[in-house]
Amino acid sequence: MLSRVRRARTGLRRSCPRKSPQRRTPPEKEPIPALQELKSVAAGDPTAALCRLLSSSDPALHDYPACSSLLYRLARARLFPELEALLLFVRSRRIPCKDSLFSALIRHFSRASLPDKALGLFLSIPSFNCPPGSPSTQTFNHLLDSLVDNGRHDEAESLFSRSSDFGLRRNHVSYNVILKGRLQRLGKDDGFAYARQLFDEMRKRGIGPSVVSYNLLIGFLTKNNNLSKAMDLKEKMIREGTYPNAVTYAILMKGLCSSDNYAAAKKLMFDMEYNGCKTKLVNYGVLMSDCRRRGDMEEMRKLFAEMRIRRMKPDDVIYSILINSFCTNGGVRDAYKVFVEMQVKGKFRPNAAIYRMMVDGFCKAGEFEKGLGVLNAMLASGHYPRVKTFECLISWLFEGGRVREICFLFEEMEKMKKGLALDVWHSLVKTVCLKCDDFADLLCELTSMAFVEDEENTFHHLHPP
DNA sequence: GGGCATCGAG
Repeated sequence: MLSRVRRARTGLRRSCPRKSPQRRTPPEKEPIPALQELKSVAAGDPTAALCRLLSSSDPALHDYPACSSLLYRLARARLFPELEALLLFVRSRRIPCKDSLFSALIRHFSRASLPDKALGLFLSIPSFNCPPGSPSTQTFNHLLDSLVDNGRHDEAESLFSRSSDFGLRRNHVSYNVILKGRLQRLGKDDGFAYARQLFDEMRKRGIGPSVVSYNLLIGFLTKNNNLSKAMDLKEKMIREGTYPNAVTYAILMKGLCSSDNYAAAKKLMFDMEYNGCKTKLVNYGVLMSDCRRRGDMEEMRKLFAEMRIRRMKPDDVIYSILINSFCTNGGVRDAYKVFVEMQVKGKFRPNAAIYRMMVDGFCKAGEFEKGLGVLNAMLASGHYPRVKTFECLISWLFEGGRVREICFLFEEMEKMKKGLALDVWHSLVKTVCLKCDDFADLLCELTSMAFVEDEENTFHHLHPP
């Protein structure tokens, strides 16, 4: 009986043997050399690829696959003037575009804190050669979200109320974005009242609050120290016909952890399974983050082992929590093991934050040689450390008289348009003065390059040796 | 023959 209830709640069906559908192999497509070449150029130098595309007369480059792939590439590289130039080209040539391209570009503008560009692009969609029905509600929602995330609440609400002007019907996601924006600005009581009012409106329109709507409100309550009300709401949402999911439980578990009740959070993770909701990585992530906060590495290891037993494959966030925990709790070598496992076993490429944790972890532990090794990998993958990290490693290399590596790091700092702080230079000079004549030669070598002081009181290295 | 696929969470 219980298993039937659980299946009904989770929407799972009893597994039954099914014939696997006959898979047809897609027909072989002729490779398009011009497109392949453009993509390989774009991988190294997106601007050069743009020049090639604009100056070419090859019709293969003046088509959606070539233009969209380059638009995505330019967006990722945050080369927005170049991206806009290509958009003008696409529009003037009436190249057919998909609506999803605009969604993605709006998102890129938003992440780069360019909400005006996002809005401008959305409004210009009808002037492109798009399929009927563009822009879609999904693209509209991306725009609403980009405005809310950039603090442009009034514009988001104004657009939301004028959705019909664009021939669009708002859906539950549109409502949730607006709810998220309002809850960011309202206090305890007003936020709750507003949400109830919005939920009623959603029901009247036949949309109904979704699990995300409830999660937003539950999260709002836990952040406002109203954990018991949040727990009550979880029960109420079930009565109102919406079942909590792993995120709902994660939000509540985080609330319990924040009020120093780790044991209750862990118990809730077991209870959710009993209630028919499958535990996900996010639930383990909440517990592991709390272990990191409390420095409880033993429990952290237990949780990680338990995940393994349950055959849950860690994702990049879980790896990041582990690496961070080991680095901040004096286990940099364990952190490095996880860092390697993440790449070899997990097939994840470390992001800038993970590289920074690792390099800084090694520097903090005095293992500069290893820190330098990770730094090299970091720079090779196009990520940069903090200036303080450069300073720390340069000071250490200075002690060892490793001029070539110091110069390499200076060149990398130059790319970031950064320089050493004045106090770091002072300490380097002091080191030289305390050492023998060889070090004085080293100082001459390094300072033979021209430096200029800027308003931030840092020296910019003007001429790389 | 194009990609990142809306909103909540670690």
